[in-house]
Amino acid sequence: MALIPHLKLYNSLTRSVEPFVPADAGRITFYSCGPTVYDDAHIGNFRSFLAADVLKRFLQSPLCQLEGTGPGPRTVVHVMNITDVGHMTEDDVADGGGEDKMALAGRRIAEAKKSGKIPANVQIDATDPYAVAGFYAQRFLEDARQLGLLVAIEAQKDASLMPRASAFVPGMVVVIERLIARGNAYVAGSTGQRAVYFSVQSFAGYGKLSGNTLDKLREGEGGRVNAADQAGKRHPADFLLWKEDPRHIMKWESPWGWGYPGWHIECSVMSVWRAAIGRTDTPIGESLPALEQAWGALTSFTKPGSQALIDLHSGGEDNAFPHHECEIAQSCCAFNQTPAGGVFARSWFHARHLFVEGEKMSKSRGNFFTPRDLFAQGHEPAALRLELIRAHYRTNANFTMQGLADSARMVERWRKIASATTPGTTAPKARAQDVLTAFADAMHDDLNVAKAIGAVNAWLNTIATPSADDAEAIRLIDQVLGVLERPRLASQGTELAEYAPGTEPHPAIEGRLQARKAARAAKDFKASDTIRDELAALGYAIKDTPSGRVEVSRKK
RNA sequence: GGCCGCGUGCCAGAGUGGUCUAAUGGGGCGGAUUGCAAAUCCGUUUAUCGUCGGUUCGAAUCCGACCGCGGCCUCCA
Repeated sequence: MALIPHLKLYNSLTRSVEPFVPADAGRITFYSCGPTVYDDAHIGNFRSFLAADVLKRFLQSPLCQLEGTGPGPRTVVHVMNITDVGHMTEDDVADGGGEDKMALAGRRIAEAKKSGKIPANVQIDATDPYAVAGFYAQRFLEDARQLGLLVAIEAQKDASLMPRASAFVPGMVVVIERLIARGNAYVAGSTGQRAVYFSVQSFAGYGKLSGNTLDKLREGEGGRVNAADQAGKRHPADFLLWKEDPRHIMKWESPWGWGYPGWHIECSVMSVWRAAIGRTDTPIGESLPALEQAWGALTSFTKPGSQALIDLHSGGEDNAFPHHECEIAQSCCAFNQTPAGGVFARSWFHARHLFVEGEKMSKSRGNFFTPRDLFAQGHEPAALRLELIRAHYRTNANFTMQGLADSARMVERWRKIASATTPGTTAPKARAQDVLTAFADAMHDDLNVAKAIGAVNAWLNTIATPSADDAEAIRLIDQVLGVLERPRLASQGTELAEYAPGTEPHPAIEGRLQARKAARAAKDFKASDTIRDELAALGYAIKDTPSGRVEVSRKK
């Protein structure tokens, strides 16, 4: 195996795998485009969040080496936004208007309560967009923590790591004003229906990330661009920074009247505020006044030349255009001394989309899973995490129930090693060192998690009795993979049986188990097997244990 | 129409010029164990790498054409 001495990552900006070299290896700045909280995040969303999480973990691991610097320690300032501003919903009015997504989500919540999908005791005002966003944001954080998303766990202590767009609108206004002052944005329309647009022609680098340079963008193709909305623009690709709309469900005050921000600007503001400028002493909480200092910093912060503002920026592959392209334009024009040639982030990290059972995931196909659905069925968070990270982040991985089961078994196997306490000897120490090297080599190679896992399993096959050294090695590995540290779902026990997650004690089951116990005691195996078949028909699998109690789980 | 990516066994998924006669996990098969199962453990099995052509001493790996799938160009992880 070729020795790869430092981390190389695929950079979407340059379309090549290159050494990852942060501006300051002691403090790496990383921004991830987070969820829009108008619905529960699905496993596809989590796959890309988790890919970013593995990257963050590896950067912080002692196993990771970066070109030109020592082994660490390194801190990764990882920021992930929560988009709780509704924005538009209709395709044909992509720059504004349409039904607010939060309003739509509110209606959906009302329907879900009616149909019993959401417990009726959940107190939530479906007509209040902030309440709706808060509801889904909370659920997102729960799922994220279950899956070991470090940024969500860290945000419990420092909420500024997961800023919410709705709290940053004044900051966005500051940045939009800056863009207007620097000649990169302009106000169109008359009072009452003003709009502020970013002028794509004012930024020479537009199109560098996606390849969609201005000469290649098609104008108004397919009748999707609303002529009225286009009228005020200087160039068809100019995008919205602010839309005046005093009647919109979510609105804020601005120099351009009451309205709402465009959907690209929040990421420029929050990433620079938290990662590039650094934290303020006031973690963001509920109170807006505490943030005023930060708005001040946004007014004056300037990066020399065309230097990158942050080290890393991640998102799903669909984010590359237009979202990230627009972020680059806005951020460089607002904060770089010389915007032309600016790239915003040194390296752009995009995860490809997840497929489900070989098909594109979509609600209409009914193959749309959320982590909480799967947890409710008894699937362990550790298994789901492993299943979502085990394929290379730049392939269209295929999520299958079979794969999830595979992952669950792998987790169990690894757990045995991790819990070993037998004292180590020279041999295990060398053996453990070998796997750490192989694991690190694979991870250095553009986060080849599949290969890294292969190395771990091959190593496992050589272990007859795991030692404490082996346990230590797998713990170090798991700091990167984040699988074994996941808490297990709770099972419920009765006198007769242990009910696995996803099942619960029920008189009908208990009765059958009691009858089966009696039959077995009488050595009437025919009767006991019949009962097992009955339970199987009901969807339960049972397993006898040495203690005499029966493990009940969902039939696979 | 433009730009971009992918196509490896029954499944998932590594491998991007030479022990690849293709890693690893699952499945299958055989055995241990079990009243029987399940789980676990041990052993074993399965691919010539979408198709065709080219480059090379040598290709899954590079080049070309074709077929198939997908992404972006429009909200979307």
